[in-house]
Amino acid sequence: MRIDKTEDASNGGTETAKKERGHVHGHVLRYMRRGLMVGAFLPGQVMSLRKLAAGFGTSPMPVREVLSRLVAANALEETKGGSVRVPRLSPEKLSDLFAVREMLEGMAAELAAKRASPALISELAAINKQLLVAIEKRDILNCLSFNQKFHFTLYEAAASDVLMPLIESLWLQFGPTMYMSLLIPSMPWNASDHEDILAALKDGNAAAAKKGIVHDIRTTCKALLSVAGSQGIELPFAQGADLQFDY
Amino acid sequence: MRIDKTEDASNGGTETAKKERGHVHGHVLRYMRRGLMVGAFLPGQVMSLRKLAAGFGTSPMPVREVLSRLVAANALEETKGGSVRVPRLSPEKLSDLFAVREMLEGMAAELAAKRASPALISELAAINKQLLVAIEKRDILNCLSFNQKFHFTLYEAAASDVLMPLIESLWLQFGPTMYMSLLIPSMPWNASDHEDILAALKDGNAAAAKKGIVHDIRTTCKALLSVAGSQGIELPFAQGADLQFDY
DNA sequence: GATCTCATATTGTGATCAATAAATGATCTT
DNA sequence: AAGATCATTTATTGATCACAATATGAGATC
Repeated sequence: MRIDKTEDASNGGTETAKKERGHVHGHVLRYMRRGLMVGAFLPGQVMSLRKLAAGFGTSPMPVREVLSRLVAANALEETKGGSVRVPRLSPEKLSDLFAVREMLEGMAAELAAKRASPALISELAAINKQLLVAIEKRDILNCLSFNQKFHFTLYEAAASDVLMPLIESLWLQFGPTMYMSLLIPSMPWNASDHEDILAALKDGNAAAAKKGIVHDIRTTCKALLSVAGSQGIELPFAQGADLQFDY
Repeated sequence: MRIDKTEDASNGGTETAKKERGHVHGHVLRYMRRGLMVGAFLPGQVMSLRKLAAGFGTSPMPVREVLSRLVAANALEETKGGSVRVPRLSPEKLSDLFAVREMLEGMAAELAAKRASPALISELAAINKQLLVAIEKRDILNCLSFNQKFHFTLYEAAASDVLMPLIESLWLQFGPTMYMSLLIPSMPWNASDHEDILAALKDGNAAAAKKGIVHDIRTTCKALLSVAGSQGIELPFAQGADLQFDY
């Protein structure tokens, strides 16, 4: 039984699943984080340790560690049985979440604006262009992906390894709900705030950049809450659809 | 084979070592969290999985999960070898940490003030009284403990399960450094801000409560930085002293 | 036909094992 | 005598195992 493992290793290069010794859980972690932010998992969905491990082709052990970390980051919650699932956010919690987002990300944007290099600005502009294309094509997955990329590359420029983990924690929390809401046709989508932010960065106007981010967040929150209020955030199709994430 | 297990179960109550079925890691987690906040571990100290497990009398497995969560919360960092250790904070990071504290805990204090009940206020007053006693006696452990308790019972009243985990993450990060700095005789200690906060709560003045908290945090930060600036935050006695926490 | 109960299967938890990589100490060389 | 290299030891990692609890499903009874 161990022999075939060795053979796989000798096949080596082909066995891509085997690579990166000592960093299996790192791979799994990145995968899951991105999956949460970008909508591969749905609120209420329970994550089975063994099934996930089978999906990744590893033993349950690395997955256990990853899930443990995600629970610690409040990205997942554990049921009484010890299983973990994607939390289902109440409108109140979602509102709280976005209020804190405004503070933290507003602060990050302000700091970033003060350090923004021309290279950063053009990078952000490029990302925003891709985002606009995704919006045009109603490509929800890429909408979320590029939107996330826009915000995070901006915040990254703030160079605060205190703020970033906190912001990431928040994004992991509202990510799944975000994806769900975007599926609703009435959800408005525009990137006008992003344009304002880019303009503010070019002017070196930190306060305006902060204001742009706060407005962007507030707009998103209102849209999310209106959807939640109308038909309840308690989902369409919540439980079943285990969309496989293959991006 | 199942029989003897059943017998053990019938002996049951005597088998205290078998205690608290299914939540050994919960016990370990609480212990470690409190230990970090209250100074049982020192910056730079490496946490050995096996040694900790031996200390807790369990297998390395539950400890592994706990350390994993603490790393996820940025309370611990991992070395290239996969070991985890208590992070050593640079003055810059410590400054960032306290800047974020001001925002988050200021917000929490504001919310809490709006919901403060007489019972809460008297509870906080009682805690503060204990804190004053600890200060009088130069009892560093209880200083930290009651100070933490004061802040957290206040924030708890904000009833935000978004803010609380973030604030806890911050406290876990600066906890060890805090303890170290308190060992320095020149470190000033007073709870005058707490008195102001209590007065603000009695008046139902949320803005004043927020201001009190912010001032308290800022004062602490300045004191910490002055200590860090004078003799470097790179510690006295950093590595060795594995004080056993037995409170 | 609906509900309660029991048996089965699945899941998480804690422990142990094999293997890899790092750290430490000792020995050899310069 | 000091530094470097190599071997030994120890550390985490990923896998597997055994147990306990929970959830699921079928069957029987009301």
